[in-house]
Amino acid sequence: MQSFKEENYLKAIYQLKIGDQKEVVTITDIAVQLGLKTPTVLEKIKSMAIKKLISYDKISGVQLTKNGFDVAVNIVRRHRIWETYLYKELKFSWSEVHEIAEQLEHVNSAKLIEKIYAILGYPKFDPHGDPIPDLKGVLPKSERRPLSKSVEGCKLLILGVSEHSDSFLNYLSEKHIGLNDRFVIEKIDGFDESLMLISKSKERCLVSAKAAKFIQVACLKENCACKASGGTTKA
Amino acid sequence: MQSFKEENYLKAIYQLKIGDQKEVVTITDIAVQLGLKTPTVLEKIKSMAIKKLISYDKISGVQLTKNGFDVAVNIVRRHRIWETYLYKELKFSWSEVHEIAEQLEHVNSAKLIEKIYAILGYPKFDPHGDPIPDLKGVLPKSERRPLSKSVEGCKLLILGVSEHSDSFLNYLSEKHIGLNDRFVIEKIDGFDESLMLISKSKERCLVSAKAAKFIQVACLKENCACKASGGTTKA
DNA sequence: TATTAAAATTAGGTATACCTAATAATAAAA
DNA sequence: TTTTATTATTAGGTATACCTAATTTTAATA
Repeated sequence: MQSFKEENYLKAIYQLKIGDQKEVVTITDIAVQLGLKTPTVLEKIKSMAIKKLISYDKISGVQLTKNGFDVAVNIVRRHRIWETYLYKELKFSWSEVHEIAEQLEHVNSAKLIEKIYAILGYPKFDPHGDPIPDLKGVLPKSERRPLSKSVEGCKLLILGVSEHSDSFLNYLSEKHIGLNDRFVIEKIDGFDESLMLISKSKERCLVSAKAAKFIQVACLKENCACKASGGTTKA
Repeated sequence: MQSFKEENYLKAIYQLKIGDQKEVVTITDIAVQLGLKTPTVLEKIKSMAIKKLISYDKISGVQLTKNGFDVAVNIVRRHRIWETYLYKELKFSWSEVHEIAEQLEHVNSAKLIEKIYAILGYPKFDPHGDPIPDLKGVLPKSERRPLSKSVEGCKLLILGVSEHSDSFLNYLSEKHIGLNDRFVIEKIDGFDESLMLISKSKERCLVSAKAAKFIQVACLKENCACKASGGTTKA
C-alpha cells in the first residue's frame, strides 16, 4: 500500500505496451498517461530500473522485467476482477466501477482477490469486456477490438466502450448506437477515416475516427479481412 | 487515497481518545501508536492543526476538531464494516480480517461502504465485538469491556479478544479460556492486579493484568459495581 | 527545593516525488 | 543537409515524511 506510485507506473507501462500495443514505450508516453512531467518520470524510471522492475535504454524504451510484469499483471487483474465484482455482486453501474476499482486494485491480499474471483465464477472478461489475465499474465482470447480497426464489409456487434465521458455517451445515444446493436461497415472514408455504419433496419450513421477508437466491437463475419492485423483490448 | 497518512493520524487519535479513553492525547502517545518518533509526529500535528483537522496545546494535548473527528469516524466505521464483510460474507477467519480491513478502510467511496453495510443488514458490532459508529460518530451501547475493568464478584461472559498474536492465543487455550465461556471473578490481587477466575465446573485460572487488557467480556450480574465506571471498547 | 526523569521542541539531515527552466540529443521535414 | 520539432536529460528548487542528536520544558521524586 506504499508502493502505490510504483504500481501505477508499472500499470501504465503495461497498458501502453499490452493495451495500446506500443512497440516502444517512451518517457513521454508514461508522463502523458500519468499526468506528470518528463523529468519526474525519468527520475522514477531510473530508480525502478535499479530495482530491476523495468529496463530502460533509448533503443527499446521502457520495458517491464519479469518481475515488473508480474506486478503489473497483478494490478490489472485485480482492477478487472474488482470491476466485475462491483458490477455483478454489488450492483454498481457500468460507469461507476472504474474509479472505485482504481483504489481497490492496490489492496494487497491474494486471498481476497481469489475469493471474490471464485464468487464471480472465474469470468474471463470484466463488465467492459476487457480480458482478465491469469496469475501468469496470460490473457483469454477475445475477438473484441476497437471499431477503428475495421474494414469495409465488417459485420459488427457492439460490445462496449472504453471511454465514459458524458459527451461521448451522449454522442452514442444521438447516433442510436447501443450495447449489442449490430451494424455493417458500408464505407470507410479515405481521407478522415470516418465510418458509415448501416443497421439491419437500413439506418445509416456516420462515426468519426476519433469516436471509433472508443467503441469496442467484435466482427461476426468469418475470415473477415479485419482479422488479419492483430487487435487486442485496452484497460 | 493520498491522505493515507493523515487518515492514520486521525484514526490513532480517535482510538486513543475514544477507545483507550485517554483524557489527554500526547505527541508521545501518537508516536507510540504509529511507530514513529516524536519530532516526526510533532511536525505533522502542526501541519494538521493549520488545516483545522486537530487542535493542539500543552494543556489539553491533541484534540480532534469537528472536521477531524468526522474523518476519523469514517475510517473507523469503514474498518469495522469491512471487517464484518470479510468475516461474514467472504468467510475470512477472525484473525485475518484486521490486516485487510486496514487497507480497505482507506478506499474512499461512501456508496461502496453503504452498499456492503446494507448487505450485512446494518449490524451494530463487528466480528471482534467492536461497535460500528454511525455517520455522525454515535456508537451503539455495549456492555462489552476489557476483563481488566472488573471487580470481584463479576459474572463474566467472554466475548472476544483485542490482540491476535499466536503467543496470546496460546496463552488463552492453555488457560482454557474460550469464546462464550463464563467465569466469576473470585479475587483480584491487590498488588499485581492479576485475576483469579472460577468456572461453573469450579476450575480456577489466574489471568495476569496484562492479558486481562486484551480479553473482552460482558458482566452478566445486574447492578454490578463494575458498571459504575464508564467502560468502552477499542479497535 | 534540588535532582532526576519524561516529554516536547529545535536543529539539521536524508529520501522521495514533484516541479520549472535550460540544454542536449534525436528524429522529421524542408 | 540544414532547419525545426520533439524527446530526453540535467540542474536546481519545493514540499513532505521520515530520522538522529541536542536542548528545553514540564512533571515527578527524593
